[in-house]
Amino acid sequence: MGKSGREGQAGRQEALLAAAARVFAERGYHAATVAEIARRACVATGTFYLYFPSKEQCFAQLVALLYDEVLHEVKERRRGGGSVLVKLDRSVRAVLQCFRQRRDLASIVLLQASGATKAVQERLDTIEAELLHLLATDLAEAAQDGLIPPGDADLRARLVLGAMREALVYGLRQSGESAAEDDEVRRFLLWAVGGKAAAVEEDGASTS
Amino acid sequence: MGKSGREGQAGRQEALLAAAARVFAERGYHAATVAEIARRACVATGTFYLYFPSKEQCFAQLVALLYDEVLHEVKERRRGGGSVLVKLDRSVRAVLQCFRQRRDLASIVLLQASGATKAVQERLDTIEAELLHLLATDLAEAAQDGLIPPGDADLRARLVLGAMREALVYGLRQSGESAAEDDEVRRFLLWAVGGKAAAVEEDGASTS
Amino acid sequence: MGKSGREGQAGRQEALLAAAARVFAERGYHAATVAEIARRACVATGTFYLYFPSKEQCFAQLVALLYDEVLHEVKERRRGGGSVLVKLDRSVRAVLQCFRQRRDLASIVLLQASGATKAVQERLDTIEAELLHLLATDLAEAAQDGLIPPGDADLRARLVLGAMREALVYGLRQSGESAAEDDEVRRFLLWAVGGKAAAVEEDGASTS
Amino acid sequence: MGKSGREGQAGRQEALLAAAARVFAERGYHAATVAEIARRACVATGTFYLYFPSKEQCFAQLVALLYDEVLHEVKERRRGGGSVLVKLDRSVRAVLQCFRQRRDLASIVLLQASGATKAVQERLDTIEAELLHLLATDLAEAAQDGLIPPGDADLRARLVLGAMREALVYGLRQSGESAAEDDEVRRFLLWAVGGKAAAVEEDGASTS
DNA sequence: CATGAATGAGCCTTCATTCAT
DNA sequence: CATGAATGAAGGCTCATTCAT
Repeated sequence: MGKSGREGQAGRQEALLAAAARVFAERGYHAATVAEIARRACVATGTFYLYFPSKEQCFAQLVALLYDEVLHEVKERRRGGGSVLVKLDRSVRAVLQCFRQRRDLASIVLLQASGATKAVQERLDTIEAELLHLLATDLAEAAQDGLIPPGDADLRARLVLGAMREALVYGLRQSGESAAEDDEVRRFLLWAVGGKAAAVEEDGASTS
Repeated sequence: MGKSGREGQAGRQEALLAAAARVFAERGYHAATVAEIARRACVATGTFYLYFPSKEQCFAQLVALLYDEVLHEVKERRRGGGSVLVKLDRSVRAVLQCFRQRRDLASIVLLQASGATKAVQERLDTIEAELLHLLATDLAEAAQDGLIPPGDADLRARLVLGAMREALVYGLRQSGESAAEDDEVRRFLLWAVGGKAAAVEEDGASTS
Repeated sequence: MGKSGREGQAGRQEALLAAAARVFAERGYHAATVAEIARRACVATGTFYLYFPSKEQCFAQLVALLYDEVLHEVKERRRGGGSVLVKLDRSVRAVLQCFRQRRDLASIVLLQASGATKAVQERLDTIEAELLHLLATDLAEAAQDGLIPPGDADLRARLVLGAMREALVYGLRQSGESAAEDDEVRRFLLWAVGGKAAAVEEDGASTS
Repeated sequence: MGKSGREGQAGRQEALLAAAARVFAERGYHAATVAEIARRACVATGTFYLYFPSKEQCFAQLVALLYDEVLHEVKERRRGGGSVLVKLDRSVRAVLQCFRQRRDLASIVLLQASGATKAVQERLDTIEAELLHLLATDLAEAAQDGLIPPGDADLRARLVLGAMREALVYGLRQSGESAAEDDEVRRFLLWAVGGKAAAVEEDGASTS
């Protein structure tokens, strides 16, 4: 009784996460109901609680999911050498691409998270701090190397993140292309921190 | 005949708005209860509904309150002549200052609004659009005048707004000084759009 | 301060009763609010309580008002001699006319009263009992005189009242003429109790 | 798998309807609370909303329940042939019997319905209209066949219904026998429309 | 007398969570 | 493991009534 055969455990979990992502994105954290998430995942309400301890934790998991992906991707892309500015640029591109590839999650993280619980917010802050740290470190190093003018690296990192967030929210609402947009965002951010355009031209336009 | 106990009408309204601002800021839109707002304003629950048709409308009013102030201030500061970039810079400073002067409202508008109702979100979007329009117009003109390189003015305006939002959120959490910070934000944004530092040096450092 | 000059006391009372009648008729007992009644009477909410101890008592007073009128009119018309059946017929006509002349009160008594409080219902019952007693007495006497077949006078009185009530409710909804209708109702009731048509033809058609 | 504790689904629904019927009858529509209905049905408040979308709909369902029964029974009894007057008489008996068999519902439909919401009232009107149509059609036919004098069939149908309603309300208050009473009501109505007593004697006294 | 702002008890309704099957 | 009916706490909102001015 039950289809425990294939995709028994992980399958259900993923189906629920996927359903949750859609419902949270459509309705917002509070308007989303566990009942609807379960219905979309084609399981009973109670089953939801077999995979998540609470609605809030499910949401938190969703938030973490995307940011983990983002962080992983960012770190991956920075592996290859290059000047600090290039690494910075690669970080930006990674973030933009990750979010754009998972629109549902993105809208949750960017738009709904602050409306949820304090616990979620704190968790989100922790993850964001890690990303900010990466950016700030690069900025500090670039300033020390004379690639960009000196300044408050932490603040600059936040401004970069804020601009990216807005660009993503903008893109989220009008489902258009994004590659050209991303280039403009990158140029904006490069200039913003004081870098010269030529410094990162190596990689050319983003190709997604 | 009216004026019960000095400041009868407007006083209560303001007291309630102030209480609401605090409660919304502390708890978030959904966790905030009308009962607590009333309690903080030292009135009965029903009294709340003498001044607002609903919890949602109270929140919306709060949101509008700050943005109206912001828009008014922005327009005011742009009155004086000056190059387009100077006007742009003044807009940025007006926004930053307005928000910093009303921390409670700011955290509501910047952090809680997206978690509230769709109706509030739409209202907020409308107001933001106006601010964006102002910024975009300046950016387009600056580009035409050759002050900054050409580019998508709308997107740039959004990026500017996003960076400002993040700077404000950052400042909101650690109640420190802000003048020096603002200068850094202004420089960041000026460079970001491609302006040369010298272009806006006339006004000197912000003095708030 | 105040217009205690002319129509100071009784005027207000009447204005409030008139306003109450309209509001109760339009909205029903529960949907009607004291605030609206006061507004229609152009007085403050508190003033209402200067003339009535409660919303319920105001309603009860309205109910009593119409029934007192009805009872008075019925008794008045029965003064003149005539056979018992004629008296009965006059009673019916008096009831029908009274209600038709005060549509607002009628709809309250006939449609809203049962939805109100128990207290009101009991008061209404008392008054109705008086009317029923009058009808039943006549019916019993008519039966004894051989004018109509014998039968349960109380039940018959109720049936007569019920038919009248329905006729009134019917008429209330479609504000048409009523004289012709009343004649049909009278004939219906006369036959119903077993009277011969010729017995009451003296008065001719009702003239309202 | 389902059927929790025997009579799982329909049982609860019925228990709630029964509890609702009692509470509405005792307290009236507005004074009745969902909490009390649930308590009487020995379920939690929320459970009520598993079976009814709202208090109002629950009430409406109750009203429809009785009238559907009445209409069904009336139509059923008219199946067998017989003169029009006999059919009419059967309709009357069916209505009286149906209501008497479900005292709780009867008091709701006859006494509380008009005090409830407009929506319920309209629904009730629709159902009553059907019953009235049946009666009016018979009356019109009877008049055409010369069985009763000509007259406004619609008005007569209403008067018949009104008298029946009153008889029922009367019976509702003093829980006595009803068979003998019903016979008197039938005679009253037969005469009322102008029929001759002998016309319907075939069926004899009602047997309930 | 009149006012009308203030009160606060009370009700309908929702929904995260549980648990017997 | 899965189910989904049941739970019951909690909150937004209304409105009859009061009372200080």
